Amino acid sequence: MMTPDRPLRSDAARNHELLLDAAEIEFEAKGPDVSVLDIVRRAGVAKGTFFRHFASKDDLIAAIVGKHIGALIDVAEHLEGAEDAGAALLQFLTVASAQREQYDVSFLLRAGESDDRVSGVRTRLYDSVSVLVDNARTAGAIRTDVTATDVILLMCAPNHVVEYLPSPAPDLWQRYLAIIFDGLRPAGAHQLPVPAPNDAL
Amino acid sequence: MMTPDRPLRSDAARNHELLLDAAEIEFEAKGPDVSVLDIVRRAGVAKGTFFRHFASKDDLIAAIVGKHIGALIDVAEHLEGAEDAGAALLQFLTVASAQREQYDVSFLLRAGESDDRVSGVRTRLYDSVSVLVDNARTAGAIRTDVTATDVILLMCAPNHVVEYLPSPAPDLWQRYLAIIFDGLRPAGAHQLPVPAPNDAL
DNA sequence: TACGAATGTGACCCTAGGGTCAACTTTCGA
DNA sequence: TCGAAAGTTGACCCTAGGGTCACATTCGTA
Repeated sequence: MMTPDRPLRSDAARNHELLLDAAEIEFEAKGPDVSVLDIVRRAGVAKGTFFRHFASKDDLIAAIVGKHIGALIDVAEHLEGAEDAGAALLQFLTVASAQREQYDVSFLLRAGESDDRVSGVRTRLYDSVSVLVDNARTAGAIRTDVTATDVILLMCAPNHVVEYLPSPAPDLWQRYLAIIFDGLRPAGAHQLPVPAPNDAL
Repeated sequence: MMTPDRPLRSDAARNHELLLDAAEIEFEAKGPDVSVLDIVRRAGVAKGTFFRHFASKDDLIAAIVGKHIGALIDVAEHLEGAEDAGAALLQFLTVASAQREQYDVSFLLRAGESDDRVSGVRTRLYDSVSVLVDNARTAGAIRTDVTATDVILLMCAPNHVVEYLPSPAPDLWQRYLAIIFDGLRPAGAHQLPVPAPNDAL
């Protein structure tokens, strides 16, 4: 990442983009455990170049995660004023799942404390989802006992469960999102046995 | 594992148990990525001993997973004749989550093809869950469009989402199981957008 | 164009972790 | 009791992968 005091040299700026793009593709294809070597090969640069641009592999991940979550926050903020609050929340969850980067959330929640960029973004996401959840609750679109933390945690389940299949249909996550979202609805909701976790996201 | 043609020598039998027990504890504590060294240290034996008892680390995992899934199958088969089919399915899912070994399922589904022990167990689990699901559907306890594969996939979500939290309450998974199970109920169910995957478990 | 600073390069280092093996020790039956 | 088969041991091998660094290259400017 690095916030350059002076602008990057032209070749450096290009390589930075190449690395980011390559990393995104590789992560998508092989999950968060791709090797730096794979990324570097795809980008067409040498390993040393990678570490000139990113302090570590985790630093790269933080950069990408920050970008994705940032995009997600934009979506959420856009939806804050929607007329149909229930549809807005579902829309948000759909976009989140469609991004397909379920490791985002895991990284967001794990590595958050140690990385300033990520922890700031995390707070913003939480705040924005809170608004969507509150709106949906007020509108009677979801049960009253569900919190933003619940939603953020459940957000990644559709993509995750699908990964258990050897070759899942690319839109299968929609099926499980639909089921889980039905579970969030007030109709026929049963008492939840355990209180929500602290919002200590 | 090895199916001993002749019975194990007494010390070998003891070490086998020690390894299995140690592995179970280590997996529980550190997830499926514990090193063989950690397991071996806890068991109090040398590394070489490990590999006399198990052909590979995956072999050990297969042994443990087989054991867990076997126990789960027993539970499922016990519940097949229950009067309240809906409660029986919920009960099954509760036991599955309480086992807390969500990697079981992932291993079961991934490594299944390459391991005879696991693939046999996998089929039995699928069959038994099918019965529970069919019973529950017939009883009107779950929506009609949900399959055994759906249930098996969703089975591990409660434990998984909870893992995103730095220190989740030990019973928090019950909250998410309740939400997801409500999503499986027929009351207020919305049309699912994508067909179920092939039952090619 | 020429020079210094910024950047790129890839050989190299280090560690972790799975797996092997020849020598040593224990078990157990005759 | 004793010897062979079964089991144990830990030093060793190998690979993958993250990260470093001295040197080569390129950019941008005077």
